[in-house]
Amino acid sequence: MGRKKTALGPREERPGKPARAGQTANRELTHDALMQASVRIDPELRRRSALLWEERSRPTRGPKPGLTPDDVVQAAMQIAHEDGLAALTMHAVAARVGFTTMAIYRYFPNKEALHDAIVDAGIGRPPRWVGARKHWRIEVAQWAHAKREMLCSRPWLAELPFVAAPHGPNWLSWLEAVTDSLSSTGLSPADIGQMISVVDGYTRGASDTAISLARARARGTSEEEWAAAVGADLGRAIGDPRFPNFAALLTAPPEAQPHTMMESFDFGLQRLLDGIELYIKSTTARAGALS
Amino acid sequence: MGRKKTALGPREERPGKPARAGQTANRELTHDALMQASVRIDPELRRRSALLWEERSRPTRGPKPGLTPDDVVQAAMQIAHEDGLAALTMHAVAARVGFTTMAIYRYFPNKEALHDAIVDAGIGRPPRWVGARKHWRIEVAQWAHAKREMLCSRPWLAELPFVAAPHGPNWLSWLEAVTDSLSSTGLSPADIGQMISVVDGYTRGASDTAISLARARARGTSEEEWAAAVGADLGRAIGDPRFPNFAALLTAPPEAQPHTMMESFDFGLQRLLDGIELYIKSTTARAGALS
DNA sequence: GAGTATTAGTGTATGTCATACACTGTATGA
DNA sequence: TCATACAGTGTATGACATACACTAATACTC
Repeated sequence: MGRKKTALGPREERPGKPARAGQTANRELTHDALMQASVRIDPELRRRSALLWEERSRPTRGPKPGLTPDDVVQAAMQIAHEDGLAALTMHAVAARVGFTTMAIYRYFPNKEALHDAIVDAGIGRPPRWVGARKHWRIEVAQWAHAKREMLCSRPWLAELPFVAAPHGPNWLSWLEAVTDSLSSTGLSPADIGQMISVVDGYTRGASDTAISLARARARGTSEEEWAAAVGADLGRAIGDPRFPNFAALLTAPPEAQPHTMMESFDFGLQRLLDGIELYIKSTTARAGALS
Repeated sequence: MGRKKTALGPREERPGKPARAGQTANRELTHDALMQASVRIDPELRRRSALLWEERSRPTRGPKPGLTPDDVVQAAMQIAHEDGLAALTMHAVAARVGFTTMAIYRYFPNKEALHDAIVDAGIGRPPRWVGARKHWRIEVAQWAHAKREMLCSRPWLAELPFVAAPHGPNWLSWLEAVTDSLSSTGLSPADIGQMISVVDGYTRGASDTAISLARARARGTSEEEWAAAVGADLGRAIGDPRFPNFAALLTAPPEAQPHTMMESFDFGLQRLLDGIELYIKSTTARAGALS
């Protein structure tokens, strides 16, 4: 069947602006083309990215630094983890590493740069495949679960605009891992790129509720209390004439035992993988017929 | 086939804590049970929720207020829209409505409450169905596109932790709309609940890149510049031995014309809907066989 | 119709931040 | 030996959120 033409949303994408930017990377990206293109990048963004990617050259002159940038990052992450993102002040970081506030600015030019650094550090590396490689579907599912757990275990990550931040090596390492798994599907590179963003998109979005719970838990709120708060808001639908269908959903007698959030996540993931599998079959079948 | 047992991520959900909170709402939620449960909700959260839901009683004594809460919300949204969330200070809001900073506190007890309010106001209502109702799949796709466009047109929304905020009437109105569309599938209420969170999760997560672009555009960055910055980061994979597969993906010759971001979103959405459709068919087929 | 409680908006003060700038002391290459 | 460039410090500033006390307006009560 290939790609379906399908109904669009009520409002169309702004005309005149071909919003294909997300695919630029898939277009004709050689390193040279990149370097040429990057001439026009905002120097501020270049600098932020460089801080994540480029090895800092230790100057020969002057006193030796008492810290490494990573020391600062670790301290910052611990604060975010233990006391929440709001507690992450330059002073708190400095206090934790035993220096004055301004010393931190020797390692990061401003707080935003520190944020960038803890985002990439917080993302970390995806788990390595152990033992023999498995079917792409198993591997992709494992990847999605691992990413979700990463996000839940570092709920402060999602509070930062981490999608908009410069993408560091750890971010890329996650992309590398799924790409590797999806390479065995036989899909075209363009299709693999699509599948990556589909699975990644689902993973990020479908983790939000769990992240919200994790955040509440980190603040000391019990799971019951969190659920009660969320349930109380949703429950306002009950008896409200504006939300008849949703109210009916809430008041329907429970049929089976409820699922854990992880099970719910996996349920949706399996639907998505079913759909992807279907696409792969139809695509490769057509490719086979043509050859 | 029903729900598949599937491989889990490398780390298990924390044991001893049955993380089924997300389903609480599906369990046995009557209004009474809710009220009873909500006794234990953090009063702060209760208050935030009440501000979104409960009509404010106009006191009889004292001077008449020069504004409505909605005036303040509109002003705040305009600032966020025009100058970004960082420019949204209590002083800026006050200046826009022509009062002093502290006057705003007569309408919202603190900035967080104002955030809650602009989140729900920014979410707005889903588009109403026009004309005859369509197949659930068409309607759900339209809903997802509409939600994505809503998020992209208000990119500051995603900068706020809007999933964790109290859910106001507009939030519920979106849930009501999908619930309505999914009701025609014949799925059980529990399954409909699952499907809602699946589609919603995908929609939110898969919109992130487009939201990031929209945010950049709102800051005056051109689309080309934004794409160049993102591309430059991703392009760092090229030639880096840590990212062989992803680099290969980037450097593969482009086969077809690139897609718009909206097309990419829709492509993934269709895969997801394929998977959901498959599930519906298998479920209803089994139900038919049993009856 | 006078008095009083209650509330809207103001002015000022405070504490928290990020961060600029000038300064001190140190290690190294010339 | 010394000049240079850098690490960390101390102080100052300006942006914010917000507490508190004050003024003025409004409507219920007697």
